[in-house]
Amino acid sequence: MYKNNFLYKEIVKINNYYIGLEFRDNYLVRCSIPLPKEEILKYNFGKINNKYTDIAKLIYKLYFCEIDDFYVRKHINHKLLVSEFTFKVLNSIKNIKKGKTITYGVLAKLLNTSPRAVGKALNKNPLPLIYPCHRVVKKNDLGGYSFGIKYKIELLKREGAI
DNA sequence: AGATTGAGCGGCA
DNA sequence: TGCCGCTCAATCT
Repeated sequence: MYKNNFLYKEIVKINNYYIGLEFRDNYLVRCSIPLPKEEILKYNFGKINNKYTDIAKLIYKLYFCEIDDFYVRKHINHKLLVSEFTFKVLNSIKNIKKGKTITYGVLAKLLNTSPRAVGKALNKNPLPLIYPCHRVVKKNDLGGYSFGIKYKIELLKREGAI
């Protein structure tokens, strides 16, 4: 059976921030947080094209805490192309509300796994912000963030969690 | 198929 | 504080 696997990648520029988008068959399957130009180039999102500005704008607003992730998950046609385990982890963090956090350890217990396995899954979250992995923190610290810890700190501050 | 590696954690000095 | 051992999915070799 032939599988029509359209791949489309682009970078959208909004107010000096650059947002990477990757689509497969019209589903958003990977994105970046809004980043400066030097940083977005590291993540292999292709070239600046500004085709899906509407979707990028939602991610932009999400980053600046103007809308919430529940709304965005409902309005962006997306798909999590990840392993079964990673899916389980990402699916469970949908319930963490803005302004709240959970630790890797507590989440691991809920899912009957280990904290490091949870961190590993979150590290490869293909849809950051939309699946709010920044709300999962280390017990006595903040833990890591794949785009850099400074972004996690910014986000949690803006959300009022720290 | 076995070894190593983490966005971690609890215990013990 | 600092180190050590445990953990387990993912990623090497």
